[in-house]
Amino acid sequence: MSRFAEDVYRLVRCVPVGRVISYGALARALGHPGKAREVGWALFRCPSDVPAHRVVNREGRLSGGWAFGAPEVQRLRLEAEGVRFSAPEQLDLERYGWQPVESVPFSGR
DNA sequence: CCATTGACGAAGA
DNA sequence: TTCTTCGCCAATG
Repeated sequence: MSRFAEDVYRLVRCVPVGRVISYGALARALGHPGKAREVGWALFRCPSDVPAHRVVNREGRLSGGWAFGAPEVQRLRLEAEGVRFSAPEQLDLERYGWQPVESVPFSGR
């Protein structure tokens, strides 16, 4: 297993319940801007203890779908954690987006 | 080795 | 603002 994939898993495991992070932000945080697609590839074959449902695309939309067994699973898991969708497949990244150390959006609210 | 594909993203039109 | 195209890069056929 590649070092990159291990780093992805390690970081995704740090995402708090009820928060999400994008593929690109994940890649950048790991020092590999441009490897957003590889993040997706790594998550496709990730261990079950990795909260992969908390990873969405840069628009705050769900891309996984079938990787979770069914298209709706990811959304249901997020809603179960308190994430509310502004539209069927659209959530608010400004509100739920999370990043390792730097600017944690909306410390309040 | 070459072409295609994909849980993406940014730049153009 | 929405739709296309292009760049990325590992994996597959």
